[in-house]
Amino acid sequence: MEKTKVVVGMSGGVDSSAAALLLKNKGYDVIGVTMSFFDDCSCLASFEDAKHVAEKIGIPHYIIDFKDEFKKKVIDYFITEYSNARTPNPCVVCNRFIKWEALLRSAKELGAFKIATGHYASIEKLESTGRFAIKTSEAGQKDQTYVLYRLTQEQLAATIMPLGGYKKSDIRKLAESIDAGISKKSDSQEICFIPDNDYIGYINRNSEMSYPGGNFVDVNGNILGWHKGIISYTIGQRKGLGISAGKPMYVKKIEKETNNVILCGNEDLFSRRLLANNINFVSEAFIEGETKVFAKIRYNHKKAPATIRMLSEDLIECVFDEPQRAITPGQSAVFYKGDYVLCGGTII
RNA sequence: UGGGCUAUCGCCAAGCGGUAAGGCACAGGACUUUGACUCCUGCAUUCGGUGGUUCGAAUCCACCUAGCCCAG
Repeated sequence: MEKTKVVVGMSGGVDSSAAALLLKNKGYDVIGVTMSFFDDCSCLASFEDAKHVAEKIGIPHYIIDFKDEFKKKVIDYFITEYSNARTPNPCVVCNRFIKWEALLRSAKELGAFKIATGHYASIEKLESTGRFAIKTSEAGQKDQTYVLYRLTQEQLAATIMPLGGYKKSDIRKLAESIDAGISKKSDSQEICFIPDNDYIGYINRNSEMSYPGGNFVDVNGNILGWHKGIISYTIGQRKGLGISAGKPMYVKKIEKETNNVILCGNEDLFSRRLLANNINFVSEAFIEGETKVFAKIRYNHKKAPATIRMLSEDLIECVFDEPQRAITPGQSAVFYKGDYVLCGGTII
């Protein structure tokens, strides 16, 4: 019997390396692919790492260029969102369009109809709905289902996530056994295409627009000071405002039209309701009436109980049991039912 | 150039003769897929200036300087 061919997206890091090893051990015909997203010398080291790991494991390895697509789908989106006074989550769109859509296409060219990644989540086909569902991982805090909710059924059907049942510490040990010198690498964080984390500088360099300063205003319209341009702020932000008002001040709202940034005290940051569009359904194809869920409004948010309902074809209203802090337009709201991702959308 | 009040860290502000609270802001660190939040650490040898009283003053006194209010 022919072995199943699977392309593993290998970043050169701990997780994807371990994923490749696990699949190889399970008897898959594994092909390693490292995706090139942008020009940066730090990539080269990762490419070397990935290549080295592939050699150690004994699988073929390719580096494939996705720069154009990455620029179009991820970087342009990132900049546009900030320009519109929103706070994007590039990982969500990168997964959908690059790490899955584009990689799957390349995999097919290599004769593989499956792809695998080192995400901490698992995929199950549910008997009840006949749909592929994303299940929360055992890794607890490392759970990555939040950034995967935009994947389509077709994409999920073609995906293997070998790390779903593991804890980060187990994976690190596994990576150690590869003996490719990567097991100590720290977890990736921040935005991958902005390694120095100066994304304001990045946007200013790469955007055709400019972002002039404007007024900091309180909820009553009093001018409190001068801000550095709307792209420098996100909802709930405290640091870097330079406003001394006796109590900590936070960004409540960013107004593109007036170029005002509205500030408030912590207590004014809480809200029970949000609207989301760009809805993607995962474990179920639709919802009817009011549905009790657990909702997550940012990557590091603790799921909170809420009720959702459809307002129109592509608009969900979510009402939390308890007010949530700093609901931020542009971030994703992901709705869970039990251990599964029900659906999700972009907060407007 | 008459009367009154005030002057303490970038901002606000305790202190009232016994050897400079606190909050905000800021900086550094931890955490982190929002430069988010949160947490930890740091942040006036000095109290507008100059003298004086006192064992000892930001605290009392004198003068000077600046700002505010009232009266012109």
